[in-house]
Amino acid sequence: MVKLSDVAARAGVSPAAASRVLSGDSTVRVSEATRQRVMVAARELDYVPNHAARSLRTARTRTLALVVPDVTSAVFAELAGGAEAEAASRGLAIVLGRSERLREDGDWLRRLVGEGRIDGVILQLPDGTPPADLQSLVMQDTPIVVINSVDDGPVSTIVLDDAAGIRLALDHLRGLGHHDIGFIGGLPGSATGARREAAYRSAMDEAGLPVSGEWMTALGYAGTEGRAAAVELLERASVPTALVVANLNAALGVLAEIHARNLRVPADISIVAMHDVWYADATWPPITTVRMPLRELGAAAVAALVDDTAGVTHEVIASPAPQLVVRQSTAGPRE
Amino acid sequence: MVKLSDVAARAGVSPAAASRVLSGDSTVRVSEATRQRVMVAARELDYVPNHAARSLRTARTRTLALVVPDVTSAVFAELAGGAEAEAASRGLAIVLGRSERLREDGDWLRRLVGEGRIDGVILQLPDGTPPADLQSLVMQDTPIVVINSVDDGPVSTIVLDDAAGIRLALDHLRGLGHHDIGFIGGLPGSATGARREAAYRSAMDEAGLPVSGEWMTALGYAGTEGRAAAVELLERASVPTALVVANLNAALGVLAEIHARNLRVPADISIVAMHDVWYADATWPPITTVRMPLRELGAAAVAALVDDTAGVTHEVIASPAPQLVVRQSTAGPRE
DNA sequence: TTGCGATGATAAATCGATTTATCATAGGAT
DNA sequence: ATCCTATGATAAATCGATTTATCATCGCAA
Repeated sequence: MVKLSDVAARAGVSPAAASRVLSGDSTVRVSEATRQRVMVAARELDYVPNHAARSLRTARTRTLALVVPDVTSAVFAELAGGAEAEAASRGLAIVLGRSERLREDGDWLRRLVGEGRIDGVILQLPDGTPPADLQSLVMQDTPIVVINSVDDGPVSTIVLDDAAGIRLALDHLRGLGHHDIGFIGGLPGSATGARREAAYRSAMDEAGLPVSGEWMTALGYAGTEGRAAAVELLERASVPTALVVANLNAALGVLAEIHARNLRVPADISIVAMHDVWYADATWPPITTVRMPLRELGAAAVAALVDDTAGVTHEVIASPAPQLVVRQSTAGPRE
Repeated sequence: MVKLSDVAARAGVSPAAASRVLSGDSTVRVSEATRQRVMVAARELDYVPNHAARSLRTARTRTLALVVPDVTSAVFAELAGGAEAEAASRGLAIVLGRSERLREDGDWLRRLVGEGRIDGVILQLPDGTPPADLQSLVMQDTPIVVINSVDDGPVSTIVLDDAAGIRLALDHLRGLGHHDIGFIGGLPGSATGARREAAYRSAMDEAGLPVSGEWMTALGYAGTEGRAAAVELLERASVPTALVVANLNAALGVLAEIHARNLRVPADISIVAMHDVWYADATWPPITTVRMPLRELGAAAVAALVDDTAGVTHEVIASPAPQLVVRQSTAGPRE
């Protein structure tokens, strides 16, 4: 490998000078001629700075970890895209991690940080993690931003405007004439779940619609959990004419169960799901969704971590506002 | 941060001795008493070795990159799980990367390696990448294993036994009485696509069934591409009674298009898809799939990269054999 | 002519772990 | 008593980039 001293030698300058030129140090004093010679030498030799040496010296890696419960989940691609774009524009790298590993190996994050591999962590807690567990996951002084889950506490957090999303879904269904609207939510322990459920309750209240405990479930965001929720709901004595599902994955399960019972969507029951992903358009019928600003969430998380000015902050991504994507899973109630 | 010399000081030994003890150097000569003192000191101080310093000195990072076209894809979770488990058992770390970045920034991988951030790369080429492009992506001497795509050439490769998987799907459909079986494949440029198509052709030939160019498409593995393929196929003069779809994502699109045309699965047309993922069970009807040994593929890739003995190798994961998961998208032909 | 500030560049220390080359000391053999 | 060999441990070099402290040199003012 070509190293800095090789470049310096070829340019006929000291490593010190070469270093300053190449790292774009603005306070440096070098003649334009030398600067050019260094740049040329670096290019000719295909110089790439050694990351270990640099970060040993500077004690920073210019690398952030983005740790999420499930990289294969719907919400993830956009989130990662937003985070990576923002990171790239700031000259940072991002490494992906699956937070399932936190369950298997509780020290994983602490070790990652302790080894000095990363400068900070963007963490989405596994669904259903009690907020209290957060404490034990990270060291006191690790720069960390928790996204998409808790919205207060001793570390910085950023969340989506879940309430606005839920309200949008409800408004759509009410606009179609629905009164009996059920809610299929996340795990009761999780903070997102609680927020979305609260939003559902308050929006229903505002509209003067009945909120029945019978029409609410809290089994989780995964497809199988959504299906289990549908089973529970559809076996009640009375069944709502429309459902708000807090996650598109769960909605797939709901759809499967509805089909299995020979009911029809939207004729018998309408469905709106949170998060707009490609396969919302590939189900039958295609699912009406609420598109949330995930990309902006990712970018904001990077920004919050780097512009670590004000200590602990709690942010809500309000813009762009959630957006309804109408497909074919919603229609007016039957009667 | 606690460093090695702190541990050494507390244990009353030199950093040299502490280093050997902690890194488990078996050739070391230290008394049992000293070893204990070092271990205790390290534990008491919560010592974590600095990664930058270590890898600067040793010129290795004990980290591999796993780069795939789409981390949110069906096949990925298992693949990553297998790779991570194998890596963990060897004391290696894995960082995830999205190979879409290769398109945006062709130097990305080269830089990653050049900076010395990783010791090797497990790479799945973006679908449809001409194998020739591989050359330009990596440096001559980067340890690399290409998975799931090309199966020969100047770098080591590992592939699934696509032929066996396709054959299994065809056998199932033939067993149900189908003769007219279509094939919805990957992009024509891609090596996987070519392999699976070849397998389809030869298995059909062996069974003495007609292979019609009209019943084959090669538009890609994504959901929308599967749907486009279905459009193409269903507008032919004659339509097959069953379809083998080379990827479950594409199968979702196929299913959507079939529904949109008011055809019924499996009454009008049967479907088998490659790769078994949770949502195969959440579609309507649930899709019959072929489960491929993805976990083993991931593990084998790590092993191949690390046990870099024989130079370039070309491996096929034959065990466990592909496995048919029968659901409700297949039945006998109508008439 | 001497002195001083600005300018351009460099020597050398530093980051923390690993490893090579050495060094004591004790015990055994001659 | 002397020499030699294990044994246990350490000093110091090293990895490559960054940065602090220093050093020449030139131009200009006193």
